[in-house]
Amino acid sequence: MKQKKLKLIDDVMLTETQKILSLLKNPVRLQILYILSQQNLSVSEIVELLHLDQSLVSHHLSDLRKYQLVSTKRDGKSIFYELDDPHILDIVNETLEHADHVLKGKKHNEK
Amino acid sequence: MKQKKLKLIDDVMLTETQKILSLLKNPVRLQILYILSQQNLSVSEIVELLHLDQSLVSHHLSDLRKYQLVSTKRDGKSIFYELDDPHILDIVNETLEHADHVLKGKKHNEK
DNA sequence: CATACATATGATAACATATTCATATGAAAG
DNA sequence: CTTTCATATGAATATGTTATCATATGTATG
Repeated sequence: MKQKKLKLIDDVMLTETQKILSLLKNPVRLQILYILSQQNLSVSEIVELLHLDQSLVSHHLSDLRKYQLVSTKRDGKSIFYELDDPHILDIVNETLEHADHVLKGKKHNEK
Repeated sequence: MKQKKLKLIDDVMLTETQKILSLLKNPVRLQILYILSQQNLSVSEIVELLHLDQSLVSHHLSDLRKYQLVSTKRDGKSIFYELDDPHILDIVNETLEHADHVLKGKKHNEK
């Protein structure tokens, strides 16, 4: 079969891409990023909002911090989280939009 | 702490989003989508291009088909795959762009 | 119609990720 | 300085994902 020279995604990019998508793929982390895009919040506020275990939330926040998607600031006893990488929201929004399209009738596939 | 009414991503959206990101997260599937965005290819062509097992490629193609990201056409003995959902590329590209930014110096975080 | 070729599939094994539980840390307030 | 409150962490467990192997299917060709 006749093939043009096809470009592949190189390994470094692939690894980085995987990291980002792995972080976003998790529903808890996605929610966290989503609410942090609206307002900076302390851990216990996030716990309340999402009705999840403190420990679980902390673990996920730790993952997000590790990859520098969020950063922290202490205020009194609480630790507040904020988005450290607004660009990540472009991906989140693009994906949410896509999900929305798919749910509203799979436009691309009405056979 | 004073909180605005914060919006959450609803469960249905969350589930759909997860499906999409799970598919994209895998490097093999991501490569496949990337090369199919350049040209329709048969299974064996993909196998050659990516230097992977036929069985592995078939499994991944099956996943992509299952969620209607790709579709197939038989031509002679071969089965050709094509993107069935071009919009998915927006997410892919957004993510690749992001990965590129991060790799080229983590612009958002030069402290 | 028997064989070859391309692709698909089911079962299992190897590996990764998420959740839970128990406990540690570390700042703040008495 | 010791108790309390908020958050973090490590280890164990549960769950999900990916790769591999053996084999099945289905079309084409002699």
